[in-house]
Amino acid sequence: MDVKTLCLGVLHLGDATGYEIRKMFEQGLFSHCLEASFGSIYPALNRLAEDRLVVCRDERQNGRPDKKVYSLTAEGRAEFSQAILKDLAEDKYRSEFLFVSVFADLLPPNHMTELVDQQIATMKRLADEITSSSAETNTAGIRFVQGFGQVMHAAAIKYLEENRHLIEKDLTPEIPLETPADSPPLRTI
Amino acid sequence: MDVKTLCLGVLHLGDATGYEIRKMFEQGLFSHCLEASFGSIYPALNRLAEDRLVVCRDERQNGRPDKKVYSLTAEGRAEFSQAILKDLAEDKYRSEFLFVSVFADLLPPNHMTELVDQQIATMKRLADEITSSSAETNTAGIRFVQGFGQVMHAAAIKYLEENRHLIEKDLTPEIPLETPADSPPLRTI
DNA sequence: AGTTATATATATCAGGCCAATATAAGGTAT
DNA sequence: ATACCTTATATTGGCCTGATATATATAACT
Repeated sequence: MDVKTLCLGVLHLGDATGYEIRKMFEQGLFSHCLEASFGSIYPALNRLAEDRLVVCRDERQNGRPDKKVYSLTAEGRAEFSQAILKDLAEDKYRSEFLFVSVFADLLPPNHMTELVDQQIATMKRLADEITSSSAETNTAGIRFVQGFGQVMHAAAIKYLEENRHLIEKDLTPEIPLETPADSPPLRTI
Repeated sequence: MDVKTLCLGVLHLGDATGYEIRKMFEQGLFSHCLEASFGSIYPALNRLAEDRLVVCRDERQNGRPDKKVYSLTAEGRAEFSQAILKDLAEDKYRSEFLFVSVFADLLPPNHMTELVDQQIATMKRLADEITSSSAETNTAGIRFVQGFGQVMHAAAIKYLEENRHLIEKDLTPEIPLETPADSPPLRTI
């Protein structure tokens, strides 16, 4: 699924400029499941306009450069309905944090603690952004996707908080109340 | 973090060919958090060999073409330890399934039901792959990352099963045993 | 009043990366 | 027999990201 299709989808929810489409991927409804940059959005909109799947109207603004507001045409609407029937790519999750976690023992003391703190903070911020992102149209599909994002972020935060000790080597430990005779055997996953 | 660094990381866990590195991203330890294709791995290994961060030895095999087995050098080891200290990119989750879910009302009847079934099946397969992927070295970092993957997949499956009704419009319903007087009010997320 | 930062808004480009494809050989199921 | 899968390496077209450039306005500091 290329950026052209993603743009058609966003425009299905209402007219928008390239800048506003970008914001939908950066902060808005799709921020936790999709990404697209200016370098792909602007060419995609030009192609879509050439193919008459969208139309563009210039809106003058006092002082600022003209806004180019794009709207879906009937053909664009039909094209999008067809596009979402095609086979979907498998989900991709890309996490440099997890990659580095594998090599936790190579990091200097307390560095992993900082990374985990950062990771939890980021997850909380993203969850908050989902909560506060309200589209003008609030459909069942939108609620479903927002709910998914929140559940997943909550699960990630919970796992990090409960299991961070596995990869942290704290050089300033609290004095242990009891010295365990043996470590419990490690569960092989 | 580019593919060169990812290759150094994989080689940190043991010698490997380009093909085996690719498998680590496709099925193995990193399959649920990273991706890299042949088109980036082979050039990356050539660059690393030029820069003396890895060395390559040819291994003859009866019949089949020679294997090129790569090993980390001391310089490569040092380079990797430095690389994982740099700022990490934010996690990215890309899901065409979630994107399409927003537009569930545009799909023909029962299509979303198929998509959800597929999605759950895929999640279960990926969770199983994590369970069965055992590296020769089983460190705390590896267990942490595997555990994360399993928790996240389990959370996704649970959410899909409990909330799929929100986006499904079933045109061939079972005869209800009881007719509920009212649907419970939708929880606004 | 001046400076800095942020937001709106469009556009381009180098370089990185994926998906597809080519090549080659052997095993395995039909 | 033959079609297909697996092991392996390699290349290429084209898409996409990340960075950068341009222009303007507003808000917040100094």
